[in-house]
Amino acid sequence: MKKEADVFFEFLVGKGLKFTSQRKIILNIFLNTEDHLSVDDLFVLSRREDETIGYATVHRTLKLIKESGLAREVDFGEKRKRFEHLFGHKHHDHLICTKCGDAIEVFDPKIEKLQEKLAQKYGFKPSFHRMEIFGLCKKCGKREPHPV
Amino acid sequence: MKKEADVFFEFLVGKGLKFTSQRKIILNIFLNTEDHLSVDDLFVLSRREDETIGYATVHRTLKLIKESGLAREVDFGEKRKRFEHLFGHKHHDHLICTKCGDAIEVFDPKIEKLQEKLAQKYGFKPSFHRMEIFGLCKKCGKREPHPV
DNA sequence: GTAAAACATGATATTGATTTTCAATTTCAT
DNA sequence: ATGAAATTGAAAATCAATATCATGTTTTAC
Repeated sequence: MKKEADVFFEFLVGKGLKFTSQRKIILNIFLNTEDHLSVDDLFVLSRREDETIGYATVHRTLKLIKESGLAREVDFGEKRKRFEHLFGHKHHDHLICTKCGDAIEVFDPKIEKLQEKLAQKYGFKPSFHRMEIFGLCKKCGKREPHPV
Repeated sequence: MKKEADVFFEFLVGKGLKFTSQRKIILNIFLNTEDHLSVDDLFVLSRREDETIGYATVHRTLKLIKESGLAREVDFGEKRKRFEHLFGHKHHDHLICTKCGDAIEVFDPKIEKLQEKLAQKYGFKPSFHRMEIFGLCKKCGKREPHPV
């Protein structure tokens, strides 16, 4: 069992909640998937492992995982929310391909610095931020060199 | 009538659509409000001017305005979408106060440059981006100097 | 060990925003 | 004025997110 599971366990204990078999399955699948999953995605994956898991449980568990600090919500401009787990990932932003939907994780310390400065300039106390660049990824950019 | 209305008119004509009285009212109110409006906000405002305008019409018109390039969708982490008009506004990003909901428009050319570079580094062709910094605005930061 | 209390679960219902449908109306080129 | 095409507002449908609820599990108190 990963140390992430311990973090989640401690979080649950702290709230008087239980680390049930369903929550274990859902957490593990979520942590082992290097992808940006919607509740529905995770529900489908979880069902493969346990035929009886319900959608509501996945939804609730993902919410708890997020509260525990192990995940954050991301928005790629779709209707549905997605989640990404944060273990083994430093803070990062995204390049999102509008063609294939692929999301590349990126980080630029200079940008981060400037964001801090920018906030300061307005007397603003930043707690978190979000930056997404939309466009065509390398592959899709090659495939579509001549926009119609 | 503003030149923005001309842009919208041309857009409509290009699609074989009509610049009706409802669309005029909705467009004008939208352009004259320096705020980030939801469909519902705009619906309420429009009703003040014309008691008979329907929600669906506001929704559809806002969609058209967006398609015409006069507006873009913004997401301040709420449930509902908001829209901001782009005329008289250069490209900008936002500082969003998580306490009072206020959104400050900001722009930093250095960040923009670095975003371009960052994309390049990954062979990514950016078409647009989004950057939001969440935290406490000047006022709210002062009011709450000691987090509990 | 047993009963009560607390928590969890899965199915279903509800919510709230968004989007579509549809019959009636308006627009506009002729 | 006429007819084809577009528009409208009300209502219904959609869809993800969330809440409810009856039933199961644990845990705890005795």
